[in-house]
Amino acid sequence: MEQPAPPLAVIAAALRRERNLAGISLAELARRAGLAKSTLSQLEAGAGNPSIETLWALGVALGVPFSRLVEPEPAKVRVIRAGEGATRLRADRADFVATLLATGSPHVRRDLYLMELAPGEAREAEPHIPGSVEHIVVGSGRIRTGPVEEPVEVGPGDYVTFPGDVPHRYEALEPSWAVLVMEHR
Amino acid sequence: MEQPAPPLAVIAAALRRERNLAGISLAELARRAGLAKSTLSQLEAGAGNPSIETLWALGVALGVPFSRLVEPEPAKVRVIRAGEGATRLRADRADFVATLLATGSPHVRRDLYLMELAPGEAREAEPHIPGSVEHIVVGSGRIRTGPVEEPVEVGPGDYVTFPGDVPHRYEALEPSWAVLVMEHR
DNA sequence: CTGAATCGTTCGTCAAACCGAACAACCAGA
DNA sequence: TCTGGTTGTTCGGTTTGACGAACGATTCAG
Repeated sequence: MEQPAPPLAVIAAALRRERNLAGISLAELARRAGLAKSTLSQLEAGAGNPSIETLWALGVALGVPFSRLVEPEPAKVRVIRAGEGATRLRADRADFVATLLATGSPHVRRDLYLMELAPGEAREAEPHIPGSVEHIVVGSGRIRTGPVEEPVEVGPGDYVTFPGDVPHRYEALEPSWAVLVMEHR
Repeated sequence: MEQPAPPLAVIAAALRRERNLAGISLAELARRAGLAKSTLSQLEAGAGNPSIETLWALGVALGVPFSRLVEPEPAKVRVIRAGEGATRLRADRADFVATLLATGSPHVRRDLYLMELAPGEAREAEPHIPGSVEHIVVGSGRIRTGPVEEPVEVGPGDYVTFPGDVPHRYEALEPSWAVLVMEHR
């Protein structure tokens, strides 16, 4: 579940796509990126294994983030009504319910949760994989959350972010729900 | 505001960082990635301009998404109280306020907004850069949003996602606020 | 029908990325 | 103190990516 795509063809396709979308010619792009036309031609043909600097120059010239050139395609439209969660992630404790709303494209791990908490004992969360970051926006209620050694109390509309790779907690002081963006790196 | 970082040094640092974090030796990583130790050594030394296939193999061997090897560092802790927005993005129309909560690291395009809307005329939004996706979770109130040709009405706790690269709109039916995750790819 | 612009392709040359081996430094155990 | 096993480094040789020029194909101006 990591990088399933063989990069050569993907890059070739991405280059053509982005260039056509920018509405410039191969020669023009090569000029802007400071490359030889031949190089770019072969790249778009799928032949070739460009160096980082080369591909980087193309990204800059195209005005797109680098990773855009090594990733495939996007998504569509979807609605999930309150309480309709598809994948409900229920903790061992019944006063905590998180609903998975959206997952990022394979290589961009960004999971969006709708989290419902009932007041009661604090829920301790195991550290996630190193580099994780959590973002929380409270919808309603009051929540004490954050790293165990540095909890914060937040209310409706408040936003808090903290590392997810250390022990942290969620404690509802009253019936609450919040939006949780989990950044997995 | 695109790719400010010269990739060579960044990649070198990223490689060391991820390898140490994985707790494996240079030789071992080289073996798993099917590379020569010398190649990897020079890469981590900052000398060298790896080919895509080379860097890709390293990403796979390390078990990290590719883009992770061409990006810098993460964040820490932060709280923004309701109404305290640092960067407030006020539209030409006064009934729409969006507060930027968090930006991803430079190349991880994931912007988190807190959006406040007053009822009134619908706000038409220009299409963003191709591939954008918007995720919205309503905090309170009622909002009609989505692509102009396919709007949806959502309430507290509801979630909706739609492409951001087509004309779309936000219309508050009553005083509302929502969490908006803007995916830029 | 030319001449001069583009467009994108193919070819030969050179620099450099990658390889393999040999290297010093370190550690564990006999 | 010798081994045998690591660690990561530096050194020639070969493969190959990037360059520049020359190419046929278009399109437009004259």
